[in-house]
Amino acid sequence: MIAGGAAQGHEAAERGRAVRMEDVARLAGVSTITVSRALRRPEIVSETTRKAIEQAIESTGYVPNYVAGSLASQRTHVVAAVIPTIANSAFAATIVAMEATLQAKGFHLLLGQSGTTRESEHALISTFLARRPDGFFLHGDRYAPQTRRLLENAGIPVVEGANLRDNPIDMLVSFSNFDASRAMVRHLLERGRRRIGFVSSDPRSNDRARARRKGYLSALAEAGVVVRNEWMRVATLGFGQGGEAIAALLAADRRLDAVFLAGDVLAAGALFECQRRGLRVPGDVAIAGFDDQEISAATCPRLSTVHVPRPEIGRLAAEMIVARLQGSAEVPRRVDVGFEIRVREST
Amino acid sequence: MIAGGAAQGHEAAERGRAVRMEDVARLAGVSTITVSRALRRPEIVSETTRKAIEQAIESTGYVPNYVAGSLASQRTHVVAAVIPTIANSAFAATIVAMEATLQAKGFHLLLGQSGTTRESEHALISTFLARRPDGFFLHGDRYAPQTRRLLENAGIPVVEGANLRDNPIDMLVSFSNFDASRAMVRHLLERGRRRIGFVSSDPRSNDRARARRKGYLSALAEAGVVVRNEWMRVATLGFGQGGEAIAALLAADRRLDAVFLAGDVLAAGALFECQRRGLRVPGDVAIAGFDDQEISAATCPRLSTVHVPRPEIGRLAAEMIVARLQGSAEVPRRVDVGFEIRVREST
DNA sequence: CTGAAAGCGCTAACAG
DNA sequence: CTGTTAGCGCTTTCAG
Repeated sequence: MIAGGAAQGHEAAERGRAVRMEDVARLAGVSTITVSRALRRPEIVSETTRKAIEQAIESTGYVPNYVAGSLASQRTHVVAAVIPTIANSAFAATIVAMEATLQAKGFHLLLGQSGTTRESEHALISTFLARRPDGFFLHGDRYAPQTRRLLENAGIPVVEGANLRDNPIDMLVSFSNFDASRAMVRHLLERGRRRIGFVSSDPRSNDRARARRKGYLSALAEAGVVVRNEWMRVATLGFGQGGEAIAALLAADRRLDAVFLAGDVLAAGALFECQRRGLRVPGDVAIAGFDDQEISAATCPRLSTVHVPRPEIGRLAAEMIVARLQGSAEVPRRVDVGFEIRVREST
Repeated sequence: MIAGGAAQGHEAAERGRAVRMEDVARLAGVSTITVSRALRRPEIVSETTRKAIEQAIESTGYVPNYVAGSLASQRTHVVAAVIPTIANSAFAATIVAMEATLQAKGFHLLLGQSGTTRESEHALISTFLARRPDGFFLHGDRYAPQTRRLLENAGIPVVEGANLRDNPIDMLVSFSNFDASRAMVRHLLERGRRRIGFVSSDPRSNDRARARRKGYLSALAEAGVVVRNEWMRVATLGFGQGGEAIAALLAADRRLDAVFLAGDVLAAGALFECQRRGLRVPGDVAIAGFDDQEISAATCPRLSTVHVPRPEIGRLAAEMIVARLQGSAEVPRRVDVGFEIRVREST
């Protein structure tokens, strides 16, 4: 049911001044603290007074002021999340689930994009901290030392979701990018591919890309394949980048029999480029992606990819933060959500 | 430059108590209001005291408390945004730009997903309002009357971005879904297509879908084409839905020579399904999309679509809200960002 | 189950 | 350019 809220039935509203809890209290013939309790824990207030208060809220159109409430209680019921960009649907999938979980538990999401530099990230995180969120979620991988210290000293639960690495700030919910990448390359090798190209974002500026490249190199090394430098390319986000990358790779070595692009969007872009050039996939080249975004199961042929439970990362992060705030004793500090190789038609 | 923040150089921090502005003030030998000013408007404080204050902040690791500041100043510097879901990349594209613009102007974004019912939307908006955001952005189309009243009485700038319609709550930044849809169908007609199918989300529950279907019907009516009921299908989000929709359409009338899917993801899904069935696009059927998301320029063949400047909607919404908060006299109440038909290879 | 008093940590308003 | 005073609108704490 949707509650009313006349907003015109009370003197305060009529004078253009915001209705305060005190106005509601006076109208209901109780004190403000009783209104406060009726709002937050209705079960501890007698039925009669609760009814009177509800009635008063209705007729005044009162909207509580959480800013004041947060200051008094030292609790904001806000979780801040900082991700590189909302435009990347892998991050978005995590945020979708996190927001839904938080909302269901009575929390709100303050969302920010960290941008491309450590400075911008630091500035954002430090101003977010000034809002006194009850918890923090991060999808970054390496922070300026000052940023890390800020977070450590904030005294709130912090969850990181980018990679299963050592030495997290506080809690961690993720998967091993190294293992996942290696597993996909092993799959390619099992399929008889040997000359395998690799495309990812820049390993020098990105922990996950570094882990994935290491996984790629590790699998090839154990199979005795000597990797050539021109088999590896760096790409930023986007279909176009995937197309360009595979084109460059093929130009450098046209005997490549597979390309692993660490991102489904890149992989789909590579597939489309192959179609444009009349190359058969997987006949001429196999193509593999990463993340198992919706597109990889939709293209023709469907893309083999590494499935990662992005929504689960978001949901668990929210649950762990809330559990800690509620004083749960047994909140895990490190959760490996795992991954799965999804073999489809492109390999 | 990244500011330090030792957090261990001061008694307050050492006692585990949060450092307050008063601690900084005492250390710098000034009053709290001077610290407050140095933080918000450094130029009105003398160089000497500013230096002393910066020094004190540095050595104490002070993080300002915006919750207290917001309560005192009645300004939160927060803009709330409510969208149906972050998973839809059209909305995400708007939010990306809005967040970046807000951040650059010193505002933060409180983001929420409205879910599928009016009740959940109302509950979210009313709790968001309790956080006293300075402005509100909405990408919905029809609200419960109580929701609308809540927003109208909030006394803050509100921008809606879903559709260029009459009677907005406050401000509007969008485009005409009706015109855009009609323009695309006219394009299809010019290409000689007559038997044109249409796929969108449910017009009964969605203003935009309704406007788009009307545009479709209008263009066909003026061309003297008699639309058959089985030419229209409803689909929810996703590649799979687009594939299923075109399959159903073709099963109902295999003489369809074009299908307009009001969403690029649906259109791409339809294209992939055609490839799977060995249908030539546009030879056997033309396919058109909506939104001009990145994928439509990437597939093979590339998809003709309606270009909509999603980032501009977000950027303008943020700018209009901030301009109003700064008391600008000339903030437009209605901005038509327009659209463009992008003709590519699929039609 | 209800209330009184005392803040939460800042900034507005006015003064100097 | 800097300071004093008085709140902002709630919730905590302690009583009853």
